[in-house]
Amino acid sequence: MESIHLNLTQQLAHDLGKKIMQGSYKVGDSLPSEADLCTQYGISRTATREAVKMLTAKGLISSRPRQGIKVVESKHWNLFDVDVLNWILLGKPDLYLLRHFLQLRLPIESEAAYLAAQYKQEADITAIESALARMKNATNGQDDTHEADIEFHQTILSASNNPFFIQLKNFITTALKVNIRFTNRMIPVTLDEYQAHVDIFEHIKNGDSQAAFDATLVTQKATLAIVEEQILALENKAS
Amino acid sequence: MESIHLNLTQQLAHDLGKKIMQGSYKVGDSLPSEADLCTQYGISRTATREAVKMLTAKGLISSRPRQGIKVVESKHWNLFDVDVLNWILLGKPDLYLLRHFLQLRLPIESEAAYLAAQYKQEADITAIESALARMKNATNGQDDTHEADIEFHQTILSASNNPFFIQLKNFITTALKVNIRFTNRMIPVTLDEYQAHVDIFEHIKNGDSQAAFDATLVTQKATLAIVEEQILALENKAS
DNA sequence: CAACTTTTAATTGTATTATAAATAGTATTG
DNA sequence: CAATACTATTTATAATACAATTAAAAGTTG
Repeated sequence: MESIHLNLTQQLAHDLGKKIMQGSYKVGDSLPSEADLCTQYGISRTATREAVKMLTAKGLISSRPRQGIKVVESKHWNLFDVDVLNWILLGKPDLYLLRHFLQLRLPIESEAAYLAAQYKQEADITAIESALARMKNATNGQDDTHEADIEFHQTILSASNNPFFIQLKNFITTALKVNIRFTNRMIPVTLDEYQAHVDIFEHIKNGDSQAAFDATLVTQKATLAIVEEQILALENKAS
Repeated sequence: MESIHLNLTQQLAHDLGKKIMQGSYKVGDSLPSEADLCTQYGISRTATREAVKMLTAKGLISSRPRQGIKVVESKHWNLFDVDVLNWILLGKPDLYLLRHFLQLRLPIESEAAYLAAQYKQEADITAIESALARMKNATNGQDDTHEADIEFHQTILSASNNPFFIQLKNFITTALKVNIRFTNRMIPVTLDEYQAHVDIFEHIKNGDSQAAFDATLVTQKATLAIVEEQILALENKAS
């Protein structure tokens, strides 16, 4: 899917970004100096500095004379950046992160469904229907369940006709991947779960925005409740 | 407020980012080549390339050999990046953009209030109360209404105890500024509007998450409705 | 002519070296 | 001790050279 050629600058940015998200460099930590990064990675200062600038642009680090390169407070991280999200995925996402993802998915996806039903443009409806078809095929093993599910959620965001919701496709996709990693059970494998998705689609197609909103909300709340339970179980076991 | 020293790289990145958001360079357009940017701005290629990398990291442009530097499709723009949001503000935000902002503010701020009420940590409650106090002073002209209002919304996001909501403070702040720009009327200047904010605070303080959610939702829906009306009026006048 | 291949040239990618600027820490001074 | 000056470290900027990529032009072939 990826396997695109990355130049040296991007390779270094990717490697450092990943390490920051993995906690190899923690908030407040100093990264190696430019000179050290050059020797460690065997690349020029040009490439090194450009990588540093890219991570700075994504809000992960700061770089100042004499002070060096440091990981900044996480509140400055651009958590909705597609690269940062992918690096998060390469880290060790835990149940608490999954909860944070779900807490935001809940209102966003519900409102996106609401807007999708409000606009209900033909191209968008077709796209959602196509994703649904893939999901149905997946129940017979003829397609990839996870991929189809992700596409379904993405098409609804696209149908919101709002650039901010559309930009959040990266966020939702990563959230779904974290969810998948913790349990395959929250994904529509059964016909029941498939039907819940069909219902949302029907509401959107019918232009019933409130019903589309409610149907999405119910599904999301159920998913969140399961995770809350898992967290509780985990914390009880720990004490 | 700002007036911090910007180095050459940051100055160029800022200038180009601003121009892209202003539409001086449109999607698909080529920016001047590195060499041209160097001469135009009278800076070295080092600084120029670093600025290009920063804008690339924010998803605004792509830069490839022979092809040059081009503005990429807006769906790739990191609309939740604090710099991008500020550049949007320097552009010419219209009513449609304001609607897009409000459509996302609505579910996010409602859910943030819900979570704030759920966690209701003392420090967060105090912070919200402090913002409220500023708003009250503002009704007497003893403080800045807009600043106080922005602080109120920010403290609720902080109180969600969710890093994703917290990162959205930039987004909400920009949304509020766009709102302010279009009309001073949607901001709590009257005691009635101030009271609506107090109500939300009380619900959060009491841990009544559903009430906090509903109270926020009602306010947001009212604001959105006003903008929808303005858009309708505008479109009717145009036809 | 049409399809394919090669060449060319424009542009970014990387490396190297040198110097300037900022600043944390240290030393000095009154 | 407080204020100041010095020093050394690190990033910021510049300049130059060459490599790699690739769109477009030129050439080749059937």
